Amino acid sequence: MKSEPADVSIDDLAAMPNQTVDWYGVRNYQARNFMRDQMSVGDGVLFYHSNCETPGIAGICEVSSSAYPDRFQFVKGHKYYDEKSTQENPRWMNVDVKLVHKTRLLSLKEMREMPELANLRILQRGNRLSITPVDPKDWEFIIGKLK
DNA sequence: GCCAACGTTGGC
DNA sequence: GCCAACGTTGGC
Repeated sequence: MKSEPADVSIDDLAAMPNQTVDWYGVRNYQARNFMRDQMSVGDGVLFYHSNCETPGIAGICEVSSSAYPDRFQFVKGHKYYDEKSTQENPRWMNVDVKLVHKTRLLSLKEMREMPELANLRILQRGNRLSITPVDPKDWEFIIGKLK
């Protein structure tokens, strides 16, 4: 799951109550559907720093709630406000994400140099999705590289 | 700041 | 339903 560290970094997450953040601000249907339909409490998450000086994986987290309506879609004037969303029929959902532990930064550059990760979604050309699934094999490999 | 690669919008 | 125009993402 990608987060811009200027918005929420791994250290910001570590400082949050219960080291948990609601994954607000996703305004892409595919990414929303991953949270709504594919994620369960306890699922592992790789916390990825994007759009920053050194993009890469910065920590390990876990899903700590099922999906519920994103709180900002209802806040008029907010960056993430959506006038087409109603309380009765919310358009955007998010899960909660809890820090397991911070890791060393496994940079995007480093990952690109690992042939084992050739199929990782985030490394594919043109991938812009902020949330992508990780194959169990890739998960194990990456966890190993984070130690 | 550039720009490739998408995703969304809206006229038709 | 098509698709051109526009907006966004995010690495570089």
